[in-house]
Amino acid sequence: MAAKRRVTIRDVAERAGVSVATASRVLSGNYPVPQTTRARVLRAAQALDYVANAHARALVGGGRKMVAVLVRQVTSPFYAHVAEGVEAEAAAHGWLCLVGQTGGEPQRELEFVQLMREEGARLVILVGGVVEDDDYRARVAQYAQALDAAGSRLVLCGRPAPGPDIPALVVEFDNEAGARAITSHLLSAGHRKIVFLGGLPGNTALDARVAGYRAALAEHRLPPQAAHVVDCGLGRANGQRAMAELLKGGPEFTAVFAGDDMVAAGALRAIADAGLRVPDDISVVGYNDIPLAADFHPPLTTVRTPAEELGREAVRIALRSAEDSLSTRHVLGTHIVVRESVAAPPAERTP
Amino acid sequence: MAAKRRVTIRDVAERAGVSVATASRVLSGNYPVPQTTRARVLRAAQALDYVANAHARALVGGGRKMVAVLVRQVTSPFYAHVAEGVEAEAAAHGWLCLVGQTGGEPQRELEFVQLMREEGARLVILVGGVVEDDDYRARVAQYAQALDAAGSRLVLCGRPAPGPDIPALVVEFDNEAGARAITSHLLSAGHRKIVFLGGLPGNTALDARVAGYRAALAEHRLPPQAAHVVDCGLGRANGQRAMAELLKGGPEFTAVFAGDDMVAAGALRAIADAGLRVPDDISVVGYNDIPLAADFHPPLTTVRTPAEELGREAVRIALRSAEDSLSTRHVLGTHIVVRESVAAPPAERTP
DNA sequence: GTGAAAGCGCTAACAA
DNA sequence: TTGTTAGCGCTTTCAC
Repeated sequence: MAAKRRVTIRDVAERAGVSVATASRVLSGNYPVPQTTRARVLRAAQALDYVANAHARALVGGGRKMVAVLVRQVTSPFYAHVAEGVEAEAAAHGWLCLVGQTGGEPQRELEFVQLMREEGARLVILVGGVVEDDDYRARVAQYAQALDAAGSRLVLCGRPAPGPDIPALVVEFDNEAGARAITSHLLSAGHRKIVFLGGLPGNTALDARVAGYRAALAEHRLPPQAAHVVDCGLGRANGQRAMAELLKGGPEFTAVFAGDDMVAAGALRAIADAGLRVPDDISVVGYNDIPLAADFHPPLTTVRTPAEELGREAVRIALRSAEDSLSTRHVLGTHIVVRESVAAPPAERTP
Repeated sequence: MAAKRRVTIRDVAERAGVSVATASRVLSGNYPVPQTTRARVLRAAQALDYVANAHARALVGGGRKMVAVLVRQVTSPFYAHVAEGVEAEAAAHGWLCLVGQTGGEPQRELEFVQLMREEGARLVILVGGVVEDDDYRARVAQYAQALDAAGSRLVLCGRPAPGPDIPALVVEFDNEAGARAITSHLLSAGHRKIVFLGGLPGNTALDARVAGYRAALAEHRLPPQAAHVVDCGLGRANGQRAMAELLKGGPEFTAVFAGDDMVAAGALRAIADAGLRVPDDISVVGYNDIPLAADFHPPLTTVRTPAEELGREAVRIALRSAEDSLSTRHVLGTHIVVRESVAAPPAERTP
């Protein structure tokens, strides 16, 4: 079955007994055409089950707008929500939304941006923390320039702009504030030995959380050495492994601040496997408040990051009057949601 | 910033001092061109940061292939995994993958298919159970015909083909077998009063699970009246609400078979809120084995449906030699994964 | 009010 | 080996 010939506007025009120009006018509906002719063309199109060729339209300028989001993986709840937000906002504006995944391979990011340039995406959104080095800055600056040269926009979600005069927008969460708040929550409950599980040195998002963690410690007048960050990276498996490892050494801590909720899930599992209870023996908090965090055992106290809103905001600011918002940094607030995974440290309760 | 003029192949040709034809030949790399000329063109393209216009290419036939998946929402773990599978398999073949969401509005399905026809998607994949009525059959038959007429393919994931001679492929799970297996598991543990929570009458996927549930009951020689299905639909909220309702009447059952893991999450919450324990007081099983099912309290016994594989298989069968596989129904196996949410019913343990 | 024709950027004959 | 040319399907001046 070689592809059959598609029905074109020419076929419609012919059947309606008009020129392609007239057919085009009624089909794209941007030019007045008398009722009778109009009806005739419409009827022909219907009969032929005609659909316009989007590529031909795009070529001549009247194409559908497209926004593209690139995430690590859609199965990660956080990224899924961002993608959903982007899709929803795009759809609301009649734009098409294409979502791509890097699977963690940075090289696929370049391929994706290139592809989107070819496809003529008007807006590309890169989501997620990165290690911010010279290579990153150069790469992203290049994306930004290239996209801008074609009249498209680049939005960075949760990652920094590569430089001051780069035509890119950034929208992110105040990771440091969120981390500071939830660390304070732990501190207020009486914890003094808190480990941060899931550092990823160089990653902007995680580094900010670690910074917030350290800041909270300092605010409570703990010495810098009180900080203990385990750089095991993100993901449930890493969390479980690192926690199990930590537990072996005999727990020198009373609370765990997991880099995100998936790490917390792994940590919870490891703690349970070690025969310890949360929050009685160890308190645990996460980050992101994924929908199922309330179903963990125990329900997880965590930091709510409105991921869907992040996605929506990314397209909104890009659509907003172009110029003015450029190179402004938009930051979205977060707040902690208290559930049942935090209690006073055991030492305090049985003095 | 009105879109600046994109750099075209003409610019590249000019800078390289060759004709556009030659430039095209080296750029698309499907025709032998001497090293020196080749290098010159490539250098020009690089210098100009040229990217081909995908629309122009598509128009003339050499466009990039695209596959489109439509799901209810990407934030649902099951759908996210299917989408990931599709994306991964598509990427492996160098195809582009576009994911759309209906958000549950059936009318958006039509819009999406239409859109994909315009975009020239070579493959569109519709995912998820549906209520199979005449309207559905007519609608999908029309999609299939239209897509086929353009040489594209339609794959139905987890939903039935609308008729025998419709040019659509279907790949799905054996929902009935999975449901039968896990119901048997409950029965073997001694349960005789099992309620099915999350029916959605008319929905093919749920109906099949209910059928499997009934079949298992019958196999164990229980009368048809032993079946108790609550048609509360899917989703965590529905599960929680329906379970709470059920609990009010005084539990006339010892086990719950949730229509999917999200319903199970809600049910678990409601049971805990009622002061009862799982599995001591009530056993609970789910369906799908989403990644976090192991993190529920207690870890959930459920049916593993390889969602990512479903997505991958959908594109594989579509790509496979076209003709032969047409209108064959592909069914993927499932198996139960035993965790900690099932025990013998309380009555049996304290006779 | 409607049609003829130019041209969007590219590839693929067909010539040279 | 390389260039010239004719479209792909559509929109949009510019005439009539």
